[in-house]
Amino acid sequence: MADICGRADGRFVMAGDSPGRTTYRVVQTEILRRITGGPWGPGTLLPTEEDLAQQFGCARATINRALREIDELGLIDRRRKSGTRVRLAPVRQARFEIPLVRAEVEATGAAYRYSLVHREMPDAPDWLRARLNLAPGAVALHLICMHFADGAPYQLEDRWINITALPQAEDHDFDLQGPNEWLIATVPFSEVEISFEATAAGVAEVTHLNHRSGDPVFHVKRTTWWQGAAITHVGLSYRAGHRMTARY
Amino acid sequence: MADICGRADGRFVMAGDSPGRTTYRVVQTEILRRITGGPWGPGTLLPTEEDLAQQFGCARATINRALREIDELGLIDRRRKSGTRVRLAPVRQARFEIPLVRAEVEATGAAYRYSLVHREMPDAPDWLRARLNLAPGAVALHLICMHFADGAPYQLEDRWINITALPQAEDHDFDLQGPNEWLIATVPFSEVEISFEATAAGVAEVTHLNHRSGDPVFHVKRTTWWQGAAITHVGLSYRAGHRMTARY
DNA sequence: AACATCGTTATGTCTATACATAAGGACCTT
DNA sequence: AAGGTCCTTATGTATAGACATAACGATGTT
Repeated sequence: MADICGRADGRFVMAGDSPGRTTYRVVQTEILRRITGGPWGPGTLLPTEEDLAQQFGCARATINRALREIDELGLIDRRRKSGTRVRLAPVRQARFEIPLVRAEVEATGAAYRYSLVHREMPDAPDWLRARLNLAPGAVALHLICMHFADGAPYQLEDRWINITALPQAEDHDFDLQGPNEWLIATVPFSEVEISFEATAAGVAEVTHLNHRSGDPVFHVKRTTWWQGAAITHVGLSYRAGHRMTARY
Repeated sequence: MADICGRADGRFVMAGDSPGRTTYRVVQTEILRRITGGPWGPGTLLPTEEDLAQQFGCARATINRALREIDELGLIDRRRKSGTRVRLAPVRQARFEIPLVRAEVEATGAAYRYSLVHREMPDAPDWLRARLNLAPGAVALHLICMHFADGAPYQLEDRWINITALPQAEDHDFDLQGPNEWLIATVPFSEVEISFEATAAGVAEVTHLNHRSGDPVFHVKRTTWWQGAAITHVGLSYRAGHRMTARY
Protein backbone atom coordinates (compact mmCIF):
# COMPACT_ATOMS: atom_id res chain seq x y z
CA MET A 1 0.00 0.00 0.00
CA ALA A 2 0.95 3.59 -0.35
CA ASP A 3 3.08 4.60 2.57
CA ILE A 4 2.24 7.52 4.72
CA CYS A 5 5.26 9.15 6.25
CA GLY A 6 4.92 11.22 9.37
CA ARG A 7 7.09 14.32 9.51
CA ALA A 8 8.23 16.50 12.36
CA ASP A 9 5.95 19.39 11.33
CA GLY A 10 2.82 17.25 11.46
CA ARG A 11 2.41 17.21 7.69
CA PHE A 12 2.06 13.92 5.89
CA VAL A 13 3.40 12.79 2.58
CA MET A 14 1.69 10.21 0.44
CA ALA A 15 4.14 8.08 -1.47
CA GLY A 16 4.23 4.96 -3.63
CA ASP A 17 0.73 5.13 -5.04
CA SER A 18 0.10 1.56 -6.16
CA PRO A 19 -2.85 1.03 -8.52
CA GLY A 20 -6.26 1.46 -6.94
CA ARG A 21 -4.81 3.74 -4.28
CA THR A 22 -6.71 6.95 -4.55
CA THR A 23 -6.09 9.90 -2.30
CA TYR A 24 -9.35 9.66 -0.40
CA ARG A 25 -8.75 5.97 0.24
CA VAL A 26 -5.26 6.57 1.57
CA VAL A 27 -6.55 9.33 3.82
CA GLN A 28 -9.42 7.13 4.93
CA THR A 29 -7.16 4.22 5.80
CA GLU A 30 -4.84 6.45 7.80
CA ILE A 31 -7.72 8.08 9.70
CA LEU A 32 -9.22 4.66 10.39
CA ARG A 33 -5.86 3.49 11.68
CA ARG A 34 -5.64 6.46 14.04
CA ILE A 35 -9.16 5.82 15.29
CA THR A 36 -9.08 2.08 15.71
CA GLY A 37 -5.59 1.61 17.00
CA GLY A 38 -3.86 4.94 17.25
CA PRO A 39 -4.07 8.23 19.08
CA TRP A 40 -7.72 9.01 18.34
CA GLY A 41 -9.57 6.86 20.85
CA PRO A 42 -13.30 7.06 21.62
CA GLY A 43 -14.48 10.58 22.35
CA THR A 44 -11.60 12.29 20.57
CA LEU A 45 -12.42 15.47 18.68
CA LEU A 46 -10.79 15.27 15.25
CA PRO A 47 -9.11 18.25 13.60
CA THR A 48 -11.34 20.23 11.26
CA GLU A 49 -11.59 19.17 7.64
CA GLU A 50 -9.56 22.21 6.70
CA ASP A 51 -6.75 21.26 9.10
CA LEU A 52 -6.75 17.67 7.90
CA ALA A 53 -6.63 18.87 4.30
CA GLN A 54 -3.57 20.92 5.25
CA GLN A 55 -1.93 18.01 7.02
CA PHE A 56 -2.60 15.50 4.26
CA GLY A 57 -1.84 18.02 1.55
CA CYS A 58 -5.11 17.57 -0.31
CA ALA A 59 -8.39 19.41 -0.89
CA ARG A 60 -11.07 19.66 1.77
CA ALA A 61 -13.52 17.87 -0.54
CA THR A 62 -11.25 14.84 -0.43
CA ILE A 63 -11.16 14.82 3.37
CA ASN A 64 -14.90 15.33 3.37
CA ARG A 65 -15.48 12.23 1.28
CA ALA A 66 -13.16 10.13 3.43
CA LEU A 67 -14.91 11.25 6.62
CA ARG A 68 -18.39 10.90 5.17
CA GLU A 69 -17.76 7.23 4.43
CA ILE A 70 -16.28 6.63 7.88
CA ASP A 71 -19.42 8.22 9.23
CA GLU A 72 -21.53 5.77 7.24
CA LEU A 73 -19.61 2.97 8.92
CA GLY A 74 -20.88 4.35 12.22
CA LEU A 75 -17.48 5.13 13.75
CA ILE A 76 -17.69 8.90 14.02
CA ASP A 77 -20.27 11.53 14.76
CA ARG A 78 -20.20 14.65 12.63
CA ARG A 79 -21.94 17.88 13.52
CA ARG A 80 -21.84 21.33 12.01
CA LYS A 81 -19.97 23.80 14.09
CA SER A 82 -19.08 21.16 16.72
CA GLY A 83 -16.83 19.15 14.46
CA THR A 84 -16.12 15.44 14.09
CA ARG A 85 -15.93 13.22 17.14
CA VAL A 86 -15.03 9.53 17.50
CA ARG A 87 -18.08 7.69 18.80
CA LEU A 88 -17.86 6.31 22.33
CA ALA A 89 -19.58 3.12 21.20
CA PRO A 90 -19.52 2.61 17.45
CA VAL A 91 -22.88 1.81 15.87
CA ARG A 92 -22.68 -1.86 15.02
CA GLN A 93 -24.43 -2.95 11.84
CA ALA A 94 -24.27 -6.12 9.80
CA ARG A 95 -25.11 -6.35 6.13
CA PHE A 96 -26.57 -9.54 4.74
CA GLU A 97 -26.92 -10.22 1.06
CA ILE A 98 -30.24 -11.88 0.39
CA PRO A 99 -29.57 -14.20 -2.52
CA LEU A 100 -31.94 -16.25 -4.63
CA VAL A 101 -32.12 -19.82 -3.34
CA ARG A 102 -30.70 -20.94 -6.67
CA ALA A 103 -27.62 -18.75 -6.22
CA GLU A 104 -27.35 -19.74 -2.55
CA VAL A 105 -27.27 -23.43 -3.48
CA GLU A 106 -25.04 -23.08 -6.49
CA ALA A 107 -22.55 -21.01 -4.48
CA THR A 108 -21.86 -24.11 -2.39
CA GLY A 109 -21.03 -26.03 -5.55
CA ALA A 110 -24.15 -28.17 -5.33
CA ALA A 111 -26.61 -28.75 -8.16
CA TYR A 112 -29.87 -26.86 -7.77
CA ARG A 113 -33.28 -28.37 -8.42
CA TYR A 114 -36.72 -26.87 -8.01
CA SER A 115 -40.10 -28.50 -7.78
CA LEU A 116 -43.64 -27.29 -7.32
CA VAL A 117 -45.40 -29.30 -4.64
CA HIS A 118 -48.81 -27.74 -4.46
CA ARG A 119 -50.88 -25.01 -6.11
CA GLU A 120 -54.34 -23.75 -5.24
CA MET A 121 -56.30 -20.52 -5.08
CA PRO A 122 -58.42 -20.43 -1.94
CA ASP A 123 -60.02 -17.57 -0.07
CA ALA A 124 -57.25 -15.73 1.72
CA PRO A 125 -57.08 -16.71 5.41
CA ASP A 126 -57.56 -13.94 7.94
CA TRP A 127 -53.91 -13.58 8.93
CA LEU A 128 -52.95 -13.16 5.28
CA ARG A 129 -55.72 -10.64 4.61
CA ALA A 130 -54.40 -8.60 7.51
CA ARG A 131 -50.81 -8.86 6.34
CA LEU A 132 -51.39 -8.06 2.66
CA ASN A 133 -54.28 -5.69 3.30
CA LEU A 134 -56.71 -7.71 1.16
CA ALA A 135 -60.43 -7.10 0.80
CA PRO A 136 -62.80 -9.47 2.64
CA GLY A 137 -63.50 -12.54 0.51
CA ALA A 138 -60.44 -11.99 -1.69
CA VAL A 139 -58.76 -15.06 -3.12
CA ALA A 140 -54.98 -15.52 -3.21
CA LEU A 141 -52.62 -17.83 -5.03
CA HIS A 142 -51.03 -20.33 -2.68
CA LEU A 143 -47.87 -22.18 -3.77
CA ILE A 144 -45.75 -24.72 -1.93
CA CYS A 145 -42.37 -25.38 -3.47
CA MET A 146 -39.22 -27.28 -2.70
CA HIS A 147 -35.63 -26.35 -3.41
CA PHE A 148 -33.03 -29.08 -3.50
CA ALA A 149 -29.22 -29.09 -3.28
CA ASP A 150 -27.62 -32.11 -4.95
CA GLY A 151 -30.95 -33.88 -4.67
CA ALA A 152 -31.34 -33.33 -0.93
CA PRO A 153 -34.07 -31.06 0.45
CA TYR A 154 -32.66 -27.59 1.09
CA GLN A 155 -35.54 -25.19 1.55
CA LEU A 156 -39.31 -25.36 1.78
CA GLU A 157 -41.15 -22.35 0.38
CA ASP A 158 -44.73 -21.54 1.38
CA ARG A 159 -45.85 -18.59 -0.71
CA TRP A 160 -48.99 -16.50 -1.09
CA ILE A 161 -49.41 -14.09 -3.99
CA ASN A 162 -51.87 -11.21 -4.11
CA ILE A 163 -53.85 -11.96 -7.28
CA THR A 164 -55.62 -8.62 -7.19
CA ALA A 165 -52.33 -6.73 -7.43
CA LEU A 166 -50.66 -9.24 -9.74
CA PRO A 167 -53.29 -10.93 -11.94
CA GLN A 168 -50.60 -12.28 -14.32
CA ALA A 169 -49.57 -14.69 -11.58
CA GLU A 170 -52.77 -16.70 -12.04
CA ASP A 171 -51.89 -17.67 -15.59
CA HIS A 172 -48.21 -18.25 -15.04
CA ASP A 173 -46.87 -21.76 -14.91
CA PHE A 174 -44.75 -22.30 -11.80
CA ASP A 175 -43.85 -25.89 -12.65
CA LEU A 176 -40.39 -25.13 -13.98
CA GLN A 177 -39.38 -21.80 -12.43
CA GLY A 178 -39.66 -20.83 -8.77
CA PRO A 179 -42.09 -18.01 -7.97
CA ASN A 180 -39.23 -15.96 -6.53
CA GLU A 181 -37.38 -15.82 -9.82
CA TRP A 182 -40.55 -14.96 -11.68
CA LEU A 183 -41.44 -12.26 -9.18
CA ILE A 184 -38.01 -10.68 -9.36
CA ALA A 185 -38.28 -10.48 -13.13
CA THR A 186 -41.84 -9.16 -12.94
CA VAL A 187 -41.61 -6.80 -9.98
CA PRO A 188 -37.92 -6.05 -9.71
CA PHE A 189 -37.87 -3.07 -7.40
CA SER A 190 -39.96 -3.84 -4.40
CA GLU A 191 -39.90 -2.99 -0.70
CA VAL A 192 -39.31 -5.88 1.62
CA GLU A 193 -39.77 -6.69 5.27
CA ILE A 194 -37.83 -9.74 6.34
CA SER A 195 -37.67 -11.49 9.68
CA PHE A 196 -35.80 -14.46 11.10
CA GLU A 197 -36.90 -16.77 13.86
CA ALA A 198 -36.58 -20.28 15.21
CA THR A 199 -39.75 -22.36 14.89
CA ALA A 200 -40.71 -25.94 15.60
CA ALA A 201 -41.02 -28.34 12.68
CA GLY A 202 -44.66 -28.92 11.71
CA VAL A 203 -46.28 -31.32 9.27
CA ALA A 204 -44.89 -29.58 6.20
CA GLU A 205 -41.31 -29.55 7.47
CA VAL A 206 -41.55 -33.18 8.54
CA THR A 207 -42.92 -34.22 5.16
CA HIS A 208 -40.63 -32.25 2.91
CA LEU A 209 -37.45 -31.50 4.85
CA ASN A 210 -37.11 -34.79 6.76
CA HIS A 211 -37.26 -32.98 10.09
CA ARG A 212 -38.67 -34.77 13.09
CA SER A 213 -41.78 -33.18 14.54
CA GLY A 214 -40.89 -30.32 16.89
CA ASP A 215 -37.29 -30.02 15.67
CA PRO A 216 -35.87 -26.49 15.56
CA VAL A 217 -36.17 -24.91 12.11
CA PHE A 218 -34.50 -21.74 10.88
CA HIS A 219 -37.41 -19.85 9.46
CA VAL A 220 -37.64 -16.68 7.38
CA LYS A 221 -40.76 -14.66 6.73
CA ARG A 222 -40.78 -12.06 3.99
CA THR A 223 -43.45 -9.64 2.83
CA THR A 224 -43.01 -7.64 -0.34
CA TRP A 225 -44.66 -4.42 -1.48
CA TRP A 226 -44.56 -2.56 -4.74
CA GLN A 227 -45.67 1.02 -4.99
CA GLY A 228 -47.48 0.72 -1.71
CA ALA A 229 -49.41 -2.45 -2.54
CA ALA A 230 -48.56 -5.76 -0.86
CA ILE A 231 -47.57 -8.26 -3.52
CA THR A 232 -46.58 -11.44 -1.78
CA HIS A 233 -45.82 -13.09 1.51
CA VAL A 234 -43.54 -16.07 1.88
CA GLY A 235 -42.36 -18.38 4.64
CA LEU A 236 -39.06 -20.17 4.10
CA SER A 237 -38.04 -23.17 6.19
CA TYR A 238 -34.47 -24.41 5.93
CA ARG A 239 -33.01 -27.86 6.30
CA ALA A 240 -31.49 -28.76 9.65
CA GLY A 241 -28.29 -26.98 10.59
CA HIS A 242 -28.78 -23.94 8.41
CA ARG A 243 -26.89 -20.77 9.39
CA MET A 244 -26.77 -17.19 8.27
CA THR A 245 -23.40 -15.56 8.63
CA ALA A 246 -22.04 -12.04 8.20
CA ARG A 247 -18.95 -10.02 9.07
CA TYR A 248 -18.61 -6.40 10.01
CA MET B 1 -41.10 17.46 -1.72
CA ALA B 2 -39.52 19.59 -4.35
CA ASP B 3 -41.40 19.20 -7.56
CA ILE B 4 -39.71 18.17 -10.70
CA CYS B 5 -41.42 19.49 -13.77
CA GLY B 6 -40.96 17.73 -17.08
CA ARG B 7 -40.73 20.00 -20.09
CA ALA B 8 -41.19 19.39 -23.80
CA ASP B 9 -37.46 19.76 -24.51
CA GLY B 10 -36.50 17.04 -22.05
CA ARG B 11 -34.99 19.47 -19.57
CA PHE B 12 -36.09 19.44 -15.97
CA VAL B 13 -36.66 22.24 -13.55
CA MET B 14 -36.23 21.84 -9.85
CA ALA B 15 -38.67 23.96 -7.91
CA GLY B 16 -39.93 24.45 -4.36
CA ASP B 17 -36.82 23.40 -2.49
CA SER B 18 -38.12 22.61 0.98
CA PRO B 19 -35.51 22.32 3.74
CA GLY B 20 -33.29 19.25 3.50
CA ARG B 21 -33.87 19.05 -0.23
CA THR B 22 -30.47 19.19 -1.79
CA THR B 23 -29.86 18.95 -5.50
CA TYR B 24 -28.28 15.51 -5.44
CA ARG B 25 -31.15 14.17 -3.37
CA VAL B 26 -33.75 15.55 -5.72
CA VAL B 27 -31.89 14.09 -8.68
CA GLN B 28 -31.52 10.79 -6.85
CA THR B 29 -35.19 10.58 -6.02
CA GLU B 30 -36.19 11.33 -9.59
CA ILE B 31 -33.76 8.76 -11.02
CA LEU B 32 -34.97 6.18 -8.51
CA ARG B 33 -38.52 6.95 -9.54
CA ARG B 34 -37.69 6.40 -13.19
CA ILE B 35 -35.93 3.13 -12.39
CA THR B 36 -38.41 1.61 -9.99
CA GLY B 37 -41.65 2.66 -11.57
CA GLY B 38 -40.94 4.68 -14.65
CA PRO B 39 -39.40 4.36 -18.08
CA TRP B 40 -36.04 2.93 -17.02
CA GLY B 41 -36.85 -0.73 -16.43
CA PRO B 42 -34.30 -3.50 -15.85
CA GLY B 43 -31.54 -3.56 -18.45
CA THR B 44 -31.99 0.06 -19.52
CA LEU B 45 -28.85 1.99 -20.36
CA LEU B 46 -29.02 5.36 -18.64
CA PRO B 47 -27.91 8.59 -20.29
CA THR B 48 -24.31 9.57 -19.55
CA GLU B 49 -23.57 11.63 -16.48
CA GLU B 50 -22.90 14.59 -18.74
CA ASP B 51 -26.29 14.26 -20.44
CA LEU B 52 -28.06 13.90 -17.11
CA ALA B 53 -26.24 16.95 -15.80
CA GLN B 54 -27.53 18.85 -18.83
CA GLN B 55 -31.08 17.58 -18.35
CA PHE B 56 -31.17 18.29 -14.63
CA GLY B 57 -29.31 21.56 -15.04
CA CYS B 58 -26.58 20.75 -12.54
CA ALA B 59 -22.91 19.79 -12.47
CA ARG B 60 -21.69 16.34 -13.40
CA ALA B 61 -20.25 15.88 -9.90
CA THR B 62 -23.77 16.15 -8.52
CA ILE B 63 -25.09 13.48 -10.88
CA ASN B 64 -22.06 11.36 -10.02
CA ARG B 65 -22.84 11.46 -6.35
CA ALA B 66 -26.50 10.62 -6.90
CA LEU B 67 -25.61 7.66 -9.11
CA ARG B 68 -22.82 6.45 -6.84
CA GLU B 69 -25.27 6.10 -3.95
CA ILE B 70 -27.84 4.34 -6.12
CA ASP B 71 -25.04 2.00 -7.10
CA GLU B 72 -24.36 1.30 -3.42
CA LEU B 73 -28.01 0.33 -3.07
CA GLY B 74 -27.34 -2.35 -5.68
CA LEU B 75 -29.83 -1.09 -8.27
CA ILE B 76 -27.48 -0.13 -11.09
CA ASP B 77 -24.26 -1.34 -12.60
CA ARG B 78 -21.72 1.28 -13.56
CA ARG B 79 -18.80 0.68 -15.87
CA ARG B 80 -16.31 2.99 -17.45
CA LYS B 81 -16.86 3.48 -21.11
CA SER B 82 -19.96 1.24 -21.12
CA GLY B 83 -22.05 3.56 -19.00
CA THR B 84 -24.68 2.99 -16.33
CA ARG B 85 -27.19 0.17 -16.69
CA VAL B 86 -30.19 -0.77 -14.54
CA ARG B 87 -29.52 -4.20 -13.05
CA LEU B 88 -31.70 -7.04 -14.32
CA ALA B 89 -32.05 -8.36 -10.78
CA PRO B 90 -31.18 -5.81 -8.12
CA VAL B 91 -28.72 -7.01 -5.48
CA ARG B 92 -30.84 -7.46 -2.41
CA GLN B 93 -29.19 -6.64 0.90
CA ALA B 94 -30.57 -6.15 4.38
CA ARG B 95 -28.89 -4.12 7.08
CA PHE B 96 -29.35 -5.10 10.68
CA GLU B 97 -28.33 -2.89 13.54
CA ILE B 98 -26.74 -4.98 16.25
CA PRO B 99 -27.73 -3.28 19.49
CA LEU B 100 -26.56 -3.90 23.02
CA VAL B 101 -29.03 -6.16 24.84
CA ARG B 102 -29.67 -3.30 27.23
CA ALA B 103 -30.69 -1.00 24.37
CA GLU B 104 -32.68 -3.80 22.74
CA VAL B 105 -34.69 -4.36 25.92
CA GLU B 106 -35.13 -0.72 26.79
CA ALA B 107 -36.32 0.04 23.25
CA THR B 108 -39.38 -2.11 23.97
CA GLY B 109 -40.14 0.02 27.00
CA ALA B 110 -39.26 -2.76 29.43
CA ALA B 111 -36.92 -2.40 32.39
CA TYR B 112 -33.54 -4.02 31.88
CA ARG B 113 -31.76 -6.13 34.48
CA TYR B 114 -28.49 -8.00 34.28
CA SER B 115 -27.10 -10.77 36.41
CA LEU B 116 -23.94 -12.84 36.42
CA VAL B 117 -24.77 -16.52 36.76
CA HIS B 118 -21.41 -18.18 36.66
CA ARG B 119 -17.72 -17.33 36.41
CA GLU B 120 -14.72 -19.61 36.10
CA MET B 121 -11.39 -19.81 34.33
CA PRO B 122 -10.81 -23.33 33.03
CA ASP B 123 -8.51 -24.66 30.37
CA ALA B 124 -9.97 -23.64 27.02
CA PRO B 125 -11.88 -26.51 25.41
CA ASP B 126 -10.66 -27.68 22.02
CA TRP B 127 -13.41 -26.07 19.95
CA LEU B 128 -12.67 -22.72 21.60
CA ARG B 129 -8.92 -23.06 21.10
CA ALA B 130 -9.55 -23.65 17.42
CA ARG B 131 -11.93 -20.72 17.14
CA LEU B 132 -9.84 -18.17 19.04
CA ASN B 133 -6.51 -19.58 17.89
CA LEU B 134 -5.30 -20.19 21.45
CA ALA B 135 -2.11 -21.98 22.45
CA PRO B 136 -2.44 -25.55 23.81
CA GLY B 137 -3.11 -25.49 27.53
CA ALA B 138 -4.30 -21.84 27.49
CA VAL B 139 -6.91 -20.84 30.04
CA ALA B 140 -9.90 -18.66 29.17
CA LEU B 141 -12.43 -16.70 31.17
CA HIS B 142 -15.87 -18.25 30.99
CA LEU B 143 -18.92 -16.21 31.95
CA ILE B 144 -22.58 -17.11 31.94
CA CYS B 145 -24.95 -14.19 32.25
CA MET B 146 -28.64 -13.47 32.10
CA HIS B 147 -30.44 -10.46 30.71
CA PHE B 148 -33.97 -9.75 31.85
CA ALA B 149 -36.79 -7.62 30.48
CA ASP B 150 -39.26 -6.50 33.15
CA GLY B 151 -38.00 -9.29 35.35
CA ALA B 152 -38.60 -12.04 32.76
CA PRO B 153 -35.67 -13.91 31.17
CA TYR B 154 -34.80 -12.32 27.85
CA GLN B 155 -31.39 -13.58 26.79
CA LEU B 156 -28.85 -16.10 28.00
CA GLU B 157 -25.22 -15.17 27.31
CA ASP B 158 -22.47 -17.78 27.29
CA ARG B 159 -19.19 -15.96 26.82
CA TRP B 160 -15.52 -16.87 26.60
CA ILE B 161 -12.81 -14.22 26.80
CA ASN B 162 -9.23 -14.67 25.62
CA ILE B 163 -7.24 -13.84 28.76
CA THR B 164 -3.94 -13.84 26.91
CA ALA B 165 -5.09 -11.04 24.63
CA LEU B 166 -7.10 -9.22 27.30
CA PRO B 167 -5.51 -9.81 30.72
CA GLN B 168 -7.50 -6.92 32.28
CA ALA B 169 -10.60 -9.08 31.97
CA GLU B 170 -9.39 -11.37 34.74
CA ASP B 171 -9.46 -8.61 37.35
CA HIS B 172 -12.65 -6.98 36.20
CA ASP B 173 -15.80 -7.46 38.20
CA PHE B 174 -18.67 -8.58 35.97
CA ASP B 175 -21.24 -8.65 38.76
CA LEU B 176 -22.83 -5.35 37.90
CA GLN B 177 -22.05 -4.72 34.25
CA GLY B 178 -22.43 -7.19 31.37
CA PRO B 179 -19.21 -8.26 29.67
CA ASN B 180 -20.48 -6.87 26.37
CA GLU B 181 -20.68 -3.34 27.71
CA TRP B 182 -17.26 -3.64 29.29
CA LEU B 183 -15.78 -5.05 26.09
CA ILE B 184 -17.24 -2.30 23.95
CA ALA B 185 -15.69 0.29 26.22
CA THR B 186 -12.38 -1.55 26.33
CA VAL B 187 -12.03 -2.73 22.74
CA PRO B 188 -14.30 -0.40 20.84
CA PHE B 189 -13.28 -1.04 17.24
CA SER B 190 -13.23 -4.72 16.64
CA GLU B 191 -13.96 -7.03 13.73
CA VAL B 192 -16.90 -9.32 14.17
CA GLU B 193 -18.26 -12.50 12.63
CA ILE B 194 -21.86 -13.14 13.53
CA SER B 195 -24.13 -16.04 12.67
CA PHE B 196 -27.75 -16.93 13.31
CA GLU B 197 -29.26 -20.36 13.60
CA ALA B 198 -32.08 -22.33 15.17
CA THR B 199 -30.95 -24.75 17.89
CA ALA B 200 -32.67 -27.07 20.33
CA ALA B 201 -32.94 -25.96 23.95
CA GLY B 202 -30.35 -27.69 26.15
CA VAL B 203 -29.86 -27.74 29.90
CA ALA B 204 -28.80 -24.10 30.12
CA GLU B 205 -31.79 -22.82 28.12
CA VAL B 206 -34.17 -24.97 30.15
CA THR B 207 -32.71 -23.73 33.43
CA HIS B 208 -32.44 -20.04 32.66
CA LEU B 209 -34.91 -19.26 29.87
CA ASN B 210 -37.79 -21.54 30.95
CA HIS B 211 -37.66 -23.40 27.65
CA ARG B 212 -38.71 -27.02 27.55
CA SER B 213 -35.96 -29.40 26.51
CA GLY B 214 -35.61 -29.57 22.72
CA ASP B 215 -37.65 -26.43 22.09
CA PRO B 216 -36.48 -24.28 19.18
CA VAL B 217 -34.19 -21.45 20.27
CA PHE B 218 -33.07 -18.46 18.22
CA HIS B 219 -29.33 -18.58 18.71
CA VAL B 220 -26.57 -16.14 17.78
CA LYS B 221 -22.86 -16.87 17.76
CA ARG B 222 -20.38 -14.03 17.59
CA THR B 223 -16.60 -14.01 17.46
CA THR B 224 -14.67 -10.78 17.84
CA TRP B 225 -11.14 -9.86 16.76
CA TRP B 226 -9.03 -6.82 17.42
CA GLN B 227 -5.95 -6.10 15.39
CA GLY B 228 -5.87 -9.67 14.17
CA ALA B 229 -6.17 -11.33 17.59
CA ALA B 230 -9.34 -13.12 18.63
CA ILE B 231 -10.72 -11.48 21.75
CA THR B 232 -13.95 -13.19 22.62
CA HIS B 233 -16.56 -15.66 21.50
CA VAL B 234 -20.14 -15.56 22.67
CA GLY B 235 -23.29 -17.62 22.24
CA LEU B 236 -26.61 -15.85 22.78
CA SER B 237 -29.87 -17.73 23.29
CA TYR B 238 -33.11 -15.81 23.17
CA ARG B 239 -36.38 -16.35 24.95
CA ALA B 240 -39.11 -18.16 23.03
CA GLY B 241 -40.66 -16.29 20.13
CA HIS B 242 -37.75 -13.96 19.45
CA ARG B 243 -37.48 -12.44 15.98
CA MET B 244 -35.03 -10.34 14.08
CA THR B 245 -36.58 -7.99 11.59
CA ALA B 246 -35.29 -5.65 8.90
CA ARG B 247 -36.57 -3.71 5.90
CA TYR B 248 -34.91 -2.96 2.63
C1' DA C 1 -32.09 33.27 36.33
C1' DA C 2 -34.50 32.67 32.13
C1' DC C 3 -34.82 33.91 27.50
C1' DA C 4 -34.18 35.89 22.88
C1' DT C 5 -30.71 37.59 19.34
C1' DC C 6 -26.85 37.22 16.60
C1' DG C 7 -22.19 36.35 15.13
C1' DT C 8 -18.95 32.63 14.41
C1' DT C 9 -17.60 28.30 12.87
C1' DA C 10 -17.34 23.47 11.03
C1' DT C 11 -19.68 20.71 8.18
C1' DG C 12 -22.79 20.14 3.89
C1' DT C 13 -23.33 20.89 -0.75
C1' DC C 14 -22.47 22.70 -5.41
C1' DT C 15 -19.77 24.20 -9.44
C1' DA C 16 -16.30 24.27 -13.14
C1' DT C 17 -12.37 22.21 -14.58
C1' DA C 18 -8.90 18.85 -15.06
C1' DC C 19 -6.74 14.63 -15.50
C1' DA C 20 -6.78 9.37 -14.65
C1' DT C 21 -8.37 4.95 -15.96
C1' DA C 22 -11.06 0.98 -17.57
C1' DA C 23 -12.85 -0.91 -21.46
C1' DG C 24 -15.44 -1.15 -26.02
C1' DG C 25 -14.56 -0.93 -30.81
C1' DA C 26 -12.09 -0.07 -35.01
C1' DC C 27 -8.22 -1.16 -37.49
C1' DC C 28 -4.44 -3.75 -38.75
C1' DT C 29 -1.56 -7.94 -38.73
C1' DT C 30 -0.72 -12.75 -38.79
C1' DA D 1 -10.58 -16.24 -37.75
C1' DA D 2 -7.50 -14.97 -34.09
C1' DG D 3 -4.85 -11.73 -31.99
C1' DG D 4 -2.64 -7.24 -31.06
C1' DT D 5 -2.58 -1.89 -31.14
C1' DC D 6 -4.55 2.38 -30.60
C1' DC D 7 -8.29 5.69 -30.27
C1' DT D 8 -12.39 7.04 -28.02
C1' DT D 9 -15.54 7.33 -24.44
C1' DA D 10 -17.93 7.21 -19.82
C1' DT D 11 -16.95 6.89 -15.34
C1' DG D 12 -13.60 7.82 -11.26
C1' DT D 13 -11.17 11.04 -8.73
C1' DA D 14 -9.14 15.51 -7.43
C1' DT D 15 -9.13 20.54 -7.13
C1' DA D 16 -10.16 25.55 -5.77
C1' DG D 17 -13.63 28.31 -4.72
C1' DA D 18 -18.16 29.49 -3.26
C1' DC D 19 -22.34 29.64 -0.63
C1' DA D 20 -25.75 27.16 2.60
C1' DT D 21 -26.89 25.67 7.09
C1' DA D 22 -26.91 23.86 11.76
C1' DA D 23 -25.59 24.92 16.18
C1' DC D 24 -22.39 26.64 19.96
C1' DG D 25 -21.67 30.45 22.67
C1' DA D 26 -21.59 35.21 23.77
C1' DT D 27 -24.25 39.14 24.39
C1' DG D 28 -28.00 41.63 25.67
C1' DT D 29 -32.89 41.72 27.49
C1' DT D 30 -36.72 40.69 30.52
